[in-house]
Amino acid sequence: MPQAWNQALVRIASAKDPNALPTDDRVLFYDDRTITIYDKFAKAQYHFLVLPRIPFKLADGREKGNPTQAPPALSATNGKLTLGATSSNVVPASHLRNISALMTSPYVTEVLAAVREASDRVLDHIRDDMQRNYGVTWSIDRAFHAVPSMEHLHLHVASMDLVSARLKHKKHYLSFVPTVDFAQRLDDVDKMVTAGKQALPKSERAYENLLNGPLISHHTGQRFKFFPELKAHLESHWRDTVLAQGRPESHPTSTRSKRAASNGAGEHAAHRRKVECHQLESTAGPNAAESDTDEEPALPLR
DNA sequence: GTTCTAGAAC
DNA sequence: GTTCTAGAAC
Repeated sequence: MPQAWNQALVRIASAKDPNALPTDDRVLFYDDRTITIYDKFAKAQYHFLVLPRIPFKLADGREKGNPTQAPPALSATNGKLTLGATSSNVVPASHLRNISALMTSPYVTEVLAAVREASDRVLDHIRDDMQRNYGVTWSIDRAFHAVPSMEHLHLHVASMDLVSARLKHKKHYLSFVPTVDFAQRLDDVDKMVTAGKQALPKSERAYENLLNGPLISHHTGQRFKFFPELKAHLESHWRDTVLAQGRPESHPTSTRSKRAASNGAGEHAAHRRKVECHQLESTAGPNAAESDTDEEPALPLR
């Protein structure tokens, strides 16, 4: 079975019972239409993947008579899409291969809404954990890779420290930073879909070429000649600018939560940290304004 | 996608 | 010496 590696997410998304998946797959949580897993090769301190499940069931009544979107006669845009759901109320798996396929699907809005809803929970989970373990929260992005390697649609939900031993190559960094167009952020994809776009604006080739671009810090705009230098910068930035805002005793390498649970002494510190965190986000560098837009109100979905 | 390896380039 | 690039993986 050659090339089994790129089918791993198809296997996970197809699980009838997510609890029965191998423990190696690390499910965070799931609902009727999505499964969220830990990224096996996390490129940041927090890195999850939200997958639409196979089969992806449409809401009751969606397949007939719902006037918000015309039912598909046949969606033959690329020859790979199967016939529309005329006899079953599920989204064909071919529509869920990647973000480009999904954008041509008549079910794009419904799938994106389910993925967004699950990813909202992931954001809550991450922020809770950040607060508990570090006493501070920092930027998290939600994005699809424009040209993914793994088959089956997966939304990356990752903290933008990008500090991880698994971040080993330049292209890893460039595929996640909000300042490079390779990462197609959920809010932007929603806007494109709302505007009626059925494809990403650039060619596959153009997106791949972005991964050969210069190494520029999304924190400071500083340019680096070698990847190891950028990696050192990411690590020191996270330690000095983010973790320094949290409680010192809550660093995960030290015994944590002992003092935090003891009394209310942390309340002042918590207030201070929140203020400083906002300052941090607004002064984090020239690209800060673009690096944390997950908080804007969701587009009307349905 | 990852690991491993070899040789080029710096 | 370190980093980058490219190819193989049964």
